[in-house]
Amino acid sequence: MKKQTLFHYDDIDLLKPEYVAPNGYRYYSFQQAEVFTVIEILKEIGMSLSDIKDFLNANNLKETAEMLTEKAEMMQQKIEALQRTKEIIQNKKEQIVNAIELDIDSITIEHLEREYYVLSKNILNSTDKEFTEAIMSFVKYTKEEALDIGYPVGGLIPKAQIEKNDYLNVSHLFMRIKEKALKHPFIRKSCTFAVGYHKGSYLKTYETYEKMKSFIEKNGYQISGDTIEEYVIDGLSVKGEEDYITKIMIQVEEK
Amino acid sequence: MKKQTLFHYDDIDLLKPEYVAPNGYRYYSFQQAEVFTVIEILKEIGMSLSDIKDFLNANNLKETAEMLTEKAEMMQQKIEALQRTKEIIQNKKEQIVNAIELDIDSITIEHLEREYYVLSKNILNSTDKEFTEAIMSFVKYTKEEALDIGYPVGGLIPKAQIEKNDYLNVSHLFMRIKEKALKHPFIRKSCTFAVGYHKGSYLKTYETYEKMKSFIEKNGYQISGDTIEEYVIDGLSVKGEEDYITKIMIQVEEK
DNA sequence: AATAAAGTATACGGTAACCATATAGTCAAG
DNA sequence: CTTGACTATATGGTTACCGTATACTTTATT
Repeated sequence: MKKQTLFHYDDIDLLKPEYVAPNGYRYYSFQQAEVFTVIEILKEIGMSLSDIKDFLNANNLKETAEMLTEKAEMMQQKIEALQRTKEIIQNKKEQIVNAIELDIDSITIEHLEREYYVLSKNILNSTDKEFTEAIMSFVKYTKEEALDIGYPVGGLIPKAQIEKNDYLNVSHLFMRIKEKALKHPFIRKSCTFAVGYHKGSYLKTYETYEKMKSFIEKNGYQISGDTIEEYVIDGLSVKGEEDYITKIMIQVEEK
Repeated sequence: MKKQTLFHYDDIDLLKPEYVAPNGYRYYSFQQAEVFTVIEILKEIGMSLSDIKDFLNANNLKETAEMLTEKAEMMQQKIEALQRTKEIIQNKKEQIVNAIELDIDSITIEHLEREYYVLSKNILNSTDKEFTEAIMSFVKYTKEEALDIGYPVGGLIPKAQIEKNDYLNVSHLFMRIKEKALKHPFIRKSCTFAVGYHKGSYLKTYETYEKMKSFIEKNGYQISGDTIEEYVIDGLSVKGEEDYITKIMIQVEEK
């Protein structure tokens, strides 16, 4: 502990020295060390000093015991929240690590296993206002249901839009989730995709789409379903838009 | 989130709106919601806003990934610390609950099971200065080794002192601990005690000792070992010294 | 078109829980 | 009697905002 901290607690009458000598020197007792420990604990769980003061001044044991029970429950919640947050951090890290090892210019045909998603409202052809509204309610929903565990987020683009070169017209935002997180998740069935990566602003994904389309054609495939865009690297991990990475997965089948 | 918070982040260049309209209105993007989430997470684990700024400005993915790993480890430690703290709180609560149901005036002969303790240095007949020094190193030691799990603390008084009516001359301070917490704990063997409770200042324990001694005599017992005083209720749980409760356990045997 | 209601902005002062620093008094050792 | 290591108070600073006042914009309602 810092001397200053004790001065401060003395000032605000939270913990006063058991004895102050005539020369002004402060003396604290053995029992006060325990009180100090408890103050630190209560601070740790976010109580203000003035609340702690009230707590220490509680005037009957029953009340004190009840408050402690309540605090223990709060702490349990905090532990669980921290645990979740840790997982988010670890998953975000995984995404970044994967991105490091990526060959940005590769385009491949891959068979991807089933995945689970939570989707936003349909925002196809929506106005700015509708779009904003949809994002806000989507973010709110994922927060409330604690669905965000750091898995990728992205957008769904309908087959028709891709065919019309309307690459920015997302129909749904999504967040990948754990299988059991939702009763009725959106399930992306296991199937075949052309997988490519776009580096740079979202506004220029058409460049990568053009390349991928001719790759698909050249290899005897055709587009057979919606496209999934995952925002692998965005403003969170890098500063400039020029370093953003979007993973593009176009559902295909053999001609 | 609060509007003010975003203003603040704008001020300190932590998170600026993606677009500011000519009328000064701020507009944020979908991706910025994610950045905001991460800021909240990093704040949660105690990073300052300026550190978070550095973190978000990290200029390569590897560095970012390493920092995230480090944060996840920090969080794990925090989780474990909170878990321990929760147990302390729960144990302290248990002590208080037990105290509520106590018959303060009862004196009984009880067979107590084996318990484990950590002891301070010997402070028998010590000066104030030695006493203070001993307490400080004891508290420091229990903190460092994380021995404090909210179990009772107290003092040991040698048989000889009790017989000489020298009730305040404690030979060791102790803290009760879990069996496996220490390699070589002080073990109080299972044996018979006269158990009583003293309410009020420590300075007046002699009153209760006198009562207990005559009780022991009257019931055909004699003092056979050291005495254990546990500070069941002290400044932590009640305001005034007059409500302090000390549990006194005098080791006895049948005459 | 005028007005009201609801939103936005800046600006400035305040808050909690200290920390840093300056200045000065106290005390034990040599 | 001095020195070094302590103690004290006082004052200003810090972080991450919050509250409130005042004013401008936009939207809704009359």
